[in-house]
Amino acid sequence: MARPREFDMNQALDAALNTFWTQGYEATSMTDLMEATGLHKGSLYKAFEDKHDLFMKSLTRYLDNAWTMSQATLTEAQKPLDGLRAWLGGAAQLCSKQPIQRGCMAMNTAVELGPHDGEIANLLRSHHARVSELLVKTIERGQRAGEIRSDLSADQIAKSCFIFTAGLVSTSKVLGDTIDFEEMVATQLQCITPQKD
Amino acid sequence: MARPREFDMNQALDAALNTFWTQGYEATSMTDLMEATGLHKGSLYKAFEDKHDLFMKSLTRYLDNAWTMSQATLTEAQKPLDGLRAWLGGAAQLCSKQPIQRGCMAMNTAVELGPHDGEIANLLRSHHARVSELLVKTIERGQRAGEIRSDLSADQIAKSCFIFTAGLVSTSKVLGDTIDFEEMVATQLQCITPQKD
DNA sequence: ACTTTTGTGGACCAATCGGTCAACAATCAC
DNA sequence: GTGATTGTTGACCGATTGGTCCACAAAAGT
Repeated sequence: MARPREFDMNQALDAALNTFWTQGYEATSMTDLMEATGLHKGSLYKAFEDKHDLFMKSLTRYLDNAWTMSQATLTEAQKPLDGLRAWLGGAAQLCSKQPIQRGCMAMNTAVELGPHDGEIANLLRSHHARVSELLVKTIERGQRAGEIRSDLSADQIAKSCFIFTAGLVSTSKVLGDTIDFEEMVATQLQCITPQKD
Repeated sequence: MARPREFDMNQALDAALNTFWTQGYEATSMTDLMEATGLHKGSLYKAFEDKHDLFMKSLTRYLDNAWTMSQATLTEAQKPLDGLRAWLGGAAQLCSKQPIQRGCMAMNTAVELGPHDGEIANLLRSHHARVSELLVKTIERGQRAGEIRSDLSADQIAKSCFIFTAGLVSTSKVLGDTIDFEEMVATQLQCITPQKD
């Protein structure tokens, strides 16, 4: 080993991540990434293969973080339905609490690169798989506790919730000011719980 | 007036539209558009201001077509719920019936350009407004007929359905093979109709 | 037939794209 | 200290980007 790198790898990765998140892959140039990270071109290309590799590692970091938070909110709640409510609320916060409407990096990437980039599609698919598993388990617990309706399979409800959040973060990029996302979460919850009347 | 243009305007617009639809705005180059339309650079720039203008006109064409079809399916059905089912089914077809997963051009554009392009965001917002109006009216009729649950407002259910389709077409770009979209439509319908048990 | 007007074809442009490379700097093992 | 190794810097590269321009073609008005 010789000269150690002067910058913090994760810090640079976060800077790149945020740029990709707000601008997308194609719209982000290496110059943008140099400015964001504060690094020069050579350093970037020493640390990462190319732009695509840098994006993959940024996305992986994003997904791992999202996964950790999802697991925490879905697992740590007392009641399953509370966990689910918190999880949906997290998606809603992604839509309204940001200064600029950047949505969710995973969905942004799915829409922009999904059909044309196999590697990235695989990354997103396996993320979806692990989150789905978490959702299904939570919903099954909720069904056993009678908090969640049982005339639909846990799998169906999990997909419904996932698609709901996907729709939320996507529409927020244009309808951010128009839609009350917290209210929409309440609506979704009402749809998957047993009806009163 | 003098020499008439040799190509059909709408035909060229459709070619451009399809290219933008499958590749997105940034990823589509003028060279791509030349190949798709079969026109040379000069002709394109005589007929349209620039790439952005060509995109705007393509998107407008797409939205107008989508609007016409939405109006037809939601209005022409005997029962409101049938119309809604057909409308949701249309979104599902957009996800599975295509050779390549290109989703919905409106949502693709919302995600890619929404936060950074005011003109296009306005186009999408007014489209959403007119479709929403249609949805709300249909759902109100469905509620009066007892086909659709009434413990949620028609506005909430309309938003729920819109967000659902947004989620469908977005997730389809990565999960096209994994998810049964027709089944998801059935699930969504079950969520917005009165529960049996 | 001739002028006017507009469409077509393709050469051409500066700017930017992602990416390379070599000189230099700094730290390790010894 | 010295040599080996690796990070940093910025000049540089060919290719491609969106866009312009002009010679030429073709139809309309007279």
